[in-house]
Amino acid sequence: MAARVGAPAPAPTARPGITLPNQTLYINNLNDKISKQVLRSELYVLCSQFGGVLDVVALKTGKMRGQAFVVFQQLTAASVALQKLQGFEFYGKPMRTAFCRTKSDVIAKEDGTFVPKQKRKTESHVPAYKQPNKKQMVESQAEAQPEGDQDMQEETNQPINKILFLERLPDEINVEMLQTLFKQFPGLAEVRMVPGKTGIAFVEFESDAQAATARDTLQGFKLTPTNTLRITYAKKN
DNA sequence: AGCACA
Repeated sequence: MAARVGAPAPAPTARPGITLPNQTLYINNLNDKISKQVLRSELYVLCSQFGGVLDVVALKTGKMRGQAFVVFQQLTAASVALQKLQGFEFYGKPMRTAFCRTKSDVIAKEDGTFVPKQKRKTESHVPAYKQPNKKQMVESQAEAQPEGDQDMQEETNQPINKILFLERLPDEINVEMLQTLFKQFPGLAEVRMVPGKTGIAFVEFESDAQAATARDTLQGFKLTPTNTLRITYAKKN
């Protein structure tokens, strides 16, 4: 019963005001005098410099005006765009960028988690972006129980560690991109790549729990159509 | 301020 002076224990995940990385960028404070068509195409070209854009959704109806959703093909692109476009002067107003709270339909349709209209609001309290994607689950389970390969098992059964081991990275990726990607999670300490070794990297957090959050969110993420991120805990020395 | 997609 010791007095707790204004220090509410924060839940490790999903704190209010903090949105986890999402492939879709949420933009607001947009000039609502711009037509939907112009807004869509202008945002499309503006955002394409950071990577492939799958869709731009802009509604002018009611509470949705002045906002837009830009769906990126890759999370890294959304991440970079979020930072580079923060406060960007667009038709006379600085845009505000954030990660979208939910998964876009285009993405959900792609990974098989799409739920048609009605059931949405009623069903789950867990936002779509936090729900595991079926393909990814199948994949990681297949990897967690490899048929007969003991080396694999040793690798995946590492105890929790504040250092993450990343595999299947695209060749084009670099430390900056990984920092951008992981900086969104609290507690990032360092990103290391290994000279001469492509496809892998180490990402260190300040605590095991912080590393675990990042791992859970980004596990199985499609960095490119052919690079599905794989994250395990690094071996302890 | 406001987190949609039919």
